[in-house]
Amino acid sequence: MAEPAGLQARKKLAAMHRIQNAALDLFDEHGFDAVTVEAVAEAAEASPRTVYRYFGTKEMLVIWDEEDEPAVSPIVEQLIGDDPIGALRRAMRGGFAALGEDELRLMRRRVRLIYSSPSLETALLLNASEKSHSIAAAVASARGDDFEAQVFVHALISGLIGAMRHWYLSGFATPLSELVDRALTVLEHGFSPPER
Amino acid sequence: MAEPAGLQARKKLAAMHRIQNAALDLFDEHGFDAVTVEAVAEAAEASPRTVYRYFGTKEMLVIWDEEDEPAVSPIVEQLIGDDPIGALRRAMRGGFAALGEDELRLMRRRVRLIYSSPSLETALLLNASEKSHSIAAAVASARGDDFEAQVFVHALISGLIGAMRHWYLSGFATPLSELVDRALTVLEHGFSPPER
DNA sequence: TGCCAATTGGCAGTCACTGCCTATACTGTG
DNA sequence: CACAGTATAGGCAGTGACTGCCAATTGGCA
Repeated sequence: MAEPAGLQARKKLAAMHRIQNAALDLFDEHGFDAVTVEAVAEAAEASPRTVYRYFGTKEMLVIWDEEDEPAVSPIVEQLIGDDPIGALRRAMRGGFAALGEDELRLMRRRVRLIYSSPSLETALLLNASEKSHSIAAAVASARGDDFEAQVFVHALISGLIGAMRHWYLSGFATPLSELVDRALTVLEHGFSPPER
Repeated sequence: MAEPAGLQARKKLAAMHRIQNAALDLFDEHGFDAVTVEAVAEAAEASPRTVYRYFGTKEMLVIWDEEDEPAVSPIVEQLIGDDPIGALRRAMRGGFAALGEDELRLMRRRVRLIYSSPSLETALLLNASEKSHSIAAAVASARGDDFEAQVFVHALISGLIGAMRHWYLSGFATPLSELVDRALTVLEHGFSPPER
C-alpha cells in the first residue's frame, strides 16, 4: 500500500473517500432513495458535477470499493491451479482473517444499505457481473476453455453473492467467512446427489 | 394454454404484446437508449402512463416474457428430486425442442438487444436474481437446507445466463440447447479437479 | 513568474418515473 | 335493459438522476 502515484491522484482518492463517507452517513440516516446526490455533494463540500465525474452513478457511491480492482488478479491466480476451489477457500480464509473490526463494520454497513434498496442490489449485480467477465476472461486464457470458464466463474461469483445475501438476511449472525466456506463446498461438489 | 381468465385480463395481455412489439421494433431500429418511452407509447397507441403501469420500467419492455412466471414451478419440480441437474437437463431439452423458429428468432432478437445496452443487461440480472430468490425459497422449503439451496440456485441461474451470454458473443453459432447442456455438466460435476 | 494542460464548477436541458385527479370503460345487480 | 360500483386508462405537473458545454480554477513545469 501507500504508493506515491502522483500528488493529483492522491487528492482525488482522498476526495472520493470523503464523498463516500458523507454519502453513507446520509443514506444510513434517511435511506438511499430519500437522499439526493446534490445533498451528498453539499455534505462533502463538492459540486454534484464532480460527484458524478468520480462515481458515475448514485449507486456507485455505495458499491465502489478501493480494493476491488486489485483483488481481481489474486483471485485469478487461485482459479488457474489444479484445485481452484480449495485454493480460493484458503485465500479467502486468509483474507477474512486479515480484516479488522472496522473493515467488517463498514462491510456490514454497506451490505445492509445494498439490500435495503432494489436499485443498489441491481448495481451490485452489475458490478459483480463485470468482475466475473474480467476474471473469466483471464481464467479462460490460462486454461483454454472459454465456455467452461465463463459458466463456472459466473456461477461461483453468484453463489458467493448468495452467501452474502444470506449473511444479511440472518442479521449477520453467522460469520461471513464461515458462510463463504460452506458456499464453496456446495460449488465444489456440485449438486448431483442430495447426499443425505 | 388459452385460458379464459376474464375479458379484461385478455385485453391487457394483448395490449402488452402490442406495446412490446412496437418497442422492440423501435429499439432495433434506433437503439435502446435513443428511443424514449413516449415514442414507444405513441407507436403502440397507448399513453406513456399506461406503458409504465404495465411494465414498470423501460427495460422491462425488453425483459418481460409472458412465459416467465409459469416457468418457475416446473423448474422447482425438477430441482427437488434425487437428480436435480439431470432432471433439469431433460426438462430443458424438451423445452428447447418445443420451440418454433419464430420463438427462437424472438429470443435472439431480445438477447441481442439486451447485450447491446448496459442498462438492459442490468435489468436482466435483477430479473434473474428475483427469479432465483423465489425458486430457491421453494426448493429450500422442500429440501430443508435454506443456505445450500440459495447458493446453488443462484449459481445455477447465473451459470445459465453465462451460457446465454456466450451464445450471443459467438454470434448464435452453437445452438442454445447445446450450450445449456454443457453448462449443466459444468455445474453438475463441480469444478474441483480440472479433469483433463 | 508565467504558460500549458488538466480538473472543477455552474448552467441548462433531457428523460425516466411517480402521485394525483378525472374520465372512461367493464361487471355484476334490480 | 338500465344502473350503480369498481377497476382501469389518460392527462398533468413535478422530482431528480444524469449529460454536454463552457468558463473558471488549479496544478505542473520550464
